[in-house]
Amino acid sequence: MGHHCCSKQKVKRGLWSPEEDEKLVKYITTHGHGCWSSVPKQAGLQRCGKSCRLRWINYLRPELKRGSFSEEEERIIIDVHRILGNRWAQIAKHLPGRTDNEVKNFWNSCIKKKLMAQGLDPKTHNLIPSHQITNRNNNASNNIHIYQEPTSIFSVNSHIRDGSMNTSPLVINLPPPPTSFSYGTASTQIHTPLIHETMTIPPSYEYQNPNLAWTVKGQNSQVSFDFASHRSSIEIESTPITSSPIIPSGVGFLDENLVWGTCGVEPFEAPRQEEMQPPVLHQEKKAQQDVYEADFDETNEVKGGGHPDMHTGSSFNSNFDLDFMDSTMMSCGMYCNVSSMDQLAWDF
DNA sequence: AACCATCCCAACCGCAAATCC
DNA sequence: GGGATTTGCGGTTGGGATGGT
Repeated sequence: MGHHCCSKQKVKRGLWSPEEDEKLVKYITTHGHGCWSSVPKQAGLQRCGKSCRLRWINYLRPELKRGSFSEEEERIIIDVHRILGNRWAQIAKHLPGRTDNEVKNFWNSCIKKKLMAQGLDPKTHNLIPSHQITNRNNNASNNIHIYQEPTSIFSVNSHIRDGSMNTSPLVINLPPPPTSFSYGTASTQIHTPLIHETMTIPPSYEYQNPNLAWTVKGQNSQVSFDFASHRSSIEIESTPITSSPIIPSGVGFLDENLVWGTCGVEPFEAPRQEEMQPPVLHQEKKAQQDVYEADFDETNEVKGGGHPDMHTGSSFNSNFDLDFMDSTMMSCGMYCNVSSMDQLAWDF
């Protein structure tokens, strides 16, 4: 049984011979593929167009990366799979040079088993209850890294993806708030974080975690605070980002198709700090950045560096786009008022 | 050496979405 | 607008490779 594109032709199936590969490569590199259904005829191949397309995409494209997956790639696959599930094509977009088929095969033949060996359900990435005790023991002794936080710190009951946002607000349920913030001098205020939707978030939200840091990364700016090290930085990128998926750093929430990864308030434990690399933007987009960085001492005096306007009474205005893993883009605006060097109020 | 089981991965299949006409 | 065709995706399969007995 052939496909629509080739039902009237006798087509070869099965593995591709080097000669066939050569014909296909030669044809596509000189003519481009155009309509796939016409490729086999033009290229002199007795294959169906679908088979040609698959062969090119999965094997012959010059930009493909061959060889085994690196640990970093494996980590990305697991992280993204936890959020997107078996959306191999989406996952593969985070791995330059890898195909959905390759990622899928790697998952099925390798990662799945690793997760199961760690007592994790490969579908949900949650700890399988019967494994919890043994897994904890293993972890303590062998320092095995478990990728899955048992629950997301954010959850959301969302049904708004269209223009009717005024009728039913999108409500984010934040995790139980820590009672105080140990740095003691900085606080954040967050209201209606996304301008395209109505969200309600507690207007004041404080964290106790001494390693608290939070990051907003977007098209025009990155603002990050690491309260533990009394460091703050603002990066302003001058190049627009059209498609630069943000990989969430292990936590976030997921509604139907939206991932909120690094935009938000995100407590994390000290051991995770190494993993909390800023979301990767494409290299070429990192090229043009103005970075303003300030160090604060214990009394919040700026020790050095810093944005020229960062002083008590100053304010910042920043617009940025969030680029989510499903290619959704969302524009946000942010306003920061430095009422004092220890009171930074952020409005979204 | 022969047989068998398992693994791995390239390729296929069916379906749905997108595009064409 | 709607049927036909093409494209893209995820699940599945088949057969070669590998390892064990």
